[in-house]
Amino acid sequence: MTKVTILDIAEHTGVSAGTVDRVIHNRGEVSLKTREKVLQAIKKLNYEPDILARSLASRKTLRFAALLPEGSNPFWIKPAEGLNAAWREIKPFGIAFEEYRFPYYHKTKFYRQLNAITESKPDGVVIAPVFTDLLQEPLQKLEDSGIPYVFMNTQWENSNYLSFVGQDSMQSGRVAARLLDYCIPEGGQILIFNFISSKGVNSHLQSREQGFMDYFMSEPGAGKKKILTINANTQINKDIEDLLSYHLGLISNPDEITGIFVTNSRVFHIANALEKIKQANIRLVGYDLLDENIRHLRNSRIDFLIGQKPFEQGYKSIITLFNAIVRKKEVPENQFLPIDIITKENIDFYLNL
Amino acid sequence: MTKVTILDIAEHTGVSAGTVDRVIHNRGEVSLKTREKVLQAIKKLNYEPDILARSLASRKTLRFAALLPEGSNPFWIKPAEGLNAAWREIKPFGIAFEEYRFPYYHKTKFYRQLNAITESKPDGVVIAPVFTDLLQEPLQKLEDSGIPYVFMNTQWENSNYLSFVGQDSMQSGRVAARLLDYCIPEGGQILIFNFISSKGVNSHLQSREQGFMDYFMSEPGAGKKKILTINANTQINKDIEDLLSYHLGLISNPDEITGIFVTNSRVFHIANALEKIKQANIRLVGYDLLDENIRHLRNSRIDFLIGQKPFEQGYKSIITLFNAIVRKKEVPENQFLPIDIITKENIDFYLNL
DNA sequence: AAATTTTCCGTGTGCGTACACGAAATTAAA
DNA sequence: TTTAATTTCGTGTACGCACACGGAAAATTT
Repeated sequence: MTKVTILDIAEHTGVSAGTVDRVIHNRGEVSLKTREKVLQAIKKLNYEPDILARSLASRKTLRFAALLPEGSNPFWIKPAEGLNAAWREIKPFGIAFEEYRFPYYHKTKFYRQLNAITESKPDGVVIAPVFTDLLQEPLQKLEDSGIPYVFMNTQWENSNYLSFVGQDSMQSGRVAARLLDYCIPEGGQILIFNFISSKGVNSHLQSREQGFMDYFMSEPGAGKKKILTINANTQINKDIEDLLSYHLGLISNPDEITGIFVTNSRVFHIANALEKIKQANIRLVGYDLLDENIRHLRNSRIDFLIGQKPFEQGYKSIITLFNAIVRKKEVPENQFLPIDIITKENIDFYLNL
Repeated sequence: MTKVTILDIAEHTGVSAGTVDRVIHNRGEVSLKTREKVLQAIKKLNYEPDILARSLASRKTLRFAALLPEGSNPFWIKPAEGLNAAWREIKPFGIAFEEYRFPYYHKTKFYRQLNAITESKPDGVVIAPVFTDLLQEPLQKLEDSGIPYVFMNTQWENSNYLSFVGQDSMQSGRVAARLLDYCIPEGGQILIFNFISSKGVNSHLQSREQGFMDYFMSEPGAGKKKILTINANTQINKDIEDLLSYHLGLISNPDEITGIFVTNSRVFHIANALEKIKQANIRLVGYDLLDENIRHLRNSRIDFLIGQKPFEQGYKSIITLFNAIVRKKEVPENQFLPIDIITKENIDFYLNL
C-alpha cells in the first residue's frame, strides 16, 4: 500500500520519468501512442501527484492579489485578516500575495486599482466589488488575460467569476424579519431603516429589505404588523435623532413602533439616537460586529446582530483560489456563508469569525 | 528577499548543513560553542524550516487516531465527516488516520477501544469522552506514553488534554433562555425538558439547564416567568405524550406554558408529542440539526435549534493535532465553537457545518 | 608518544517532482 | 543512400530537508 510515484507509472509503461512528466503537464513532445499508454497507467495505478514535492520542485511562485476597501472602514478589517490568515497557510506552497486597497467611497481609485491588478498579471484575484457600475470593462480585461477571480462579500451577476463567497442578502433579511416577528406582539409596528449613500453601492441593502418584506408577506399570521420604511442619507447624529423623533411622533400611539430593522452595520447610530430621545423597549436588529454595535448589544440597546463571517469571507476566498489553481479542484460557484444570529449571550464566540 | 534555507545559516555560521540539522533537531553530537553560533544565526536570519521539504524528506508517517461513537447515532455522523475532511487535507504530509468506534451506550467497548488506541501507540488522538467515570486510568496510560490527545465535543476537566474543541454548554443554555425570553410574553410559563439516560453521560445537559436558569435569575426583568423542569428517562412516544399532557394539565390555565426548552437533540420527540396532543403556539427550542429536527423546524413546530457545528468539531480536532505535532505551534487549551442560533430561515446555510 | 576512545563534524544520498539539455529515433529533403 | 530537419524521449540536476556513514580532531588511556 505504498505511494504511487511518477517513476512507478514510468516503469509500468516502459518509458522514463521525463516522458511521464511531459504528458502530465501536456507539454507536448510525446507521441500519441505513448501518451495514451501513460494516461492509462495513471488511471490504472490511480496515481495522483504529490502536492508537496510538486511545489518544492517548481521554482515559480504564483501570485494572488486582492482588491478591497481600506481598513479605515471598520467592516473591512476582518476580511483582510482572513485573506492574510489563509495566505500564511498556503505560503509554503510558493504563493505570493498582494493587497490592493482603495478608499471606501472612491470609485475612481477602485477602478484604477483594478486595472493595476490586471496589468501586474497575477495568477488569481479576489475582488470585493463595492462598485458595480462600469465594472464590465475592467473585468473583461481580467478575463481576457485568463485570470480567474473570486468575488468576496458582494456579487456581480453579469460576469464569469470563479466563485462568490459571501452571504445571501435577501435571505438574511428574512432572518431579521423572523426575529422581530417573534419578539414583538401582534399589532406592533416595525420600522425599516436604510442608511443609503449616493456614493456607494446599495444593492444588498435593497435585497435585505426585500427579504424582510417577503417574510411578512408570506409567513402565515405575520402579516398583521405594519411596516414603515425610512431611507436616510445622513450619518449625522442630530439628523438621525430628528428623523426618528419625527417618525415616532407621526404615529398616533407612540408605543406602537416596537421594532426597528437597520439594513446595514450603521445600526449603532440608531441605538445612539434611541438612547438620546429616551426610547427604550424598541427591539433593534442590525448587521455586523463592529465595536460600537458590540457595545450596544452588550448593554441591550441592540437585541440582535446578524453576522456575515467577514473573516471567513476573506479566508475562504483565498483558499478557493488555491483549490482551483493549485489543487485543480472544482470549486462551487456560490459559497454562501451562514447567516449568524448573534445576541449578548453568544457574541463572544463570533468575535473572530 | 529570497527564502532562508538550512544552507544559508550553515554558510553564515561556517559549518555544514548536517551540523545545522543536528542542532535543529537536538540530535546532539554538536559542541556547545557551534551550537550556540548556529542558534544565533537561525534567529538572526529568521530561518524557519520549509514544512514541505521537511515532510517530503522525512520517511516516517505519523499516525492519528480518533475515538467516537458509531454513526448509528445520527449526531456523530458529522463529526466523523469533519475528521476525515481534515485528514484528507493533511494526508500529503504523511499522516495516517484510523477511527475507533464504539456503540453509543456501550461503556465497556468504549474503554476497550481506548486501550486499543493506547496500545497501537499513535502520535496523536482525538477523543469524544462520552463516558467520563473511570476515565482516569486509561487516560493516564495514554499520557504515560506521551501521546497528546484532544477532547472533542465533551470535556473532562481532570486531565491534561492538549485542547478541547466544542461548545460552552452553560452559555448555550443562556442563549436558549434569551430566545424564549424574547418570544413569550410576561407571565408565561416555561418548561425545561431533560431526556436523561442512566447509561450515558448527562453532564452537559445539566450545564445547559443551569445556564438557562442563570439567565432568568440574572437578566433584569426576565424573572417574572415561571420555570418548571421535567426529567424523563424514556424515549417512547406514548410516555412522552402522557408526561406532557400531565404537566400541561397541572397548570390551572393550560395556556400558560408558552415555551419549552429541550436540553438535547431529542427535541423532535417533544415536537411529535405536541402535535399529537394538539398543542400549538408553544415555542420550542432544542439542539442539533438532526434530520427529524430539521423537518420540524421547517414546518414551524420547532422554533429555534441551537447548532454545535459538529462537522467543524471533527475538522478542528484533527487540525489541532496537526498544528501541535507537525507545525509545532501553540494551540489554545479551549476552542469554543460558536453557539449557532438556527431558524427556518437560515438553516440551509448550516447544514454542512 | 603511540594507541585507543570519544567528541564533533562534513559528505552523500534520497524523498517526488519539474525542467533543461542533449541524444536517439523518425521523417523529410537532397 | 546520405544528410538535414524534426520529433520523441532519456538523463541529470535542483528544490530544501533528514539522516546514515565515515573521517578528522580532540580527549583519554596505555
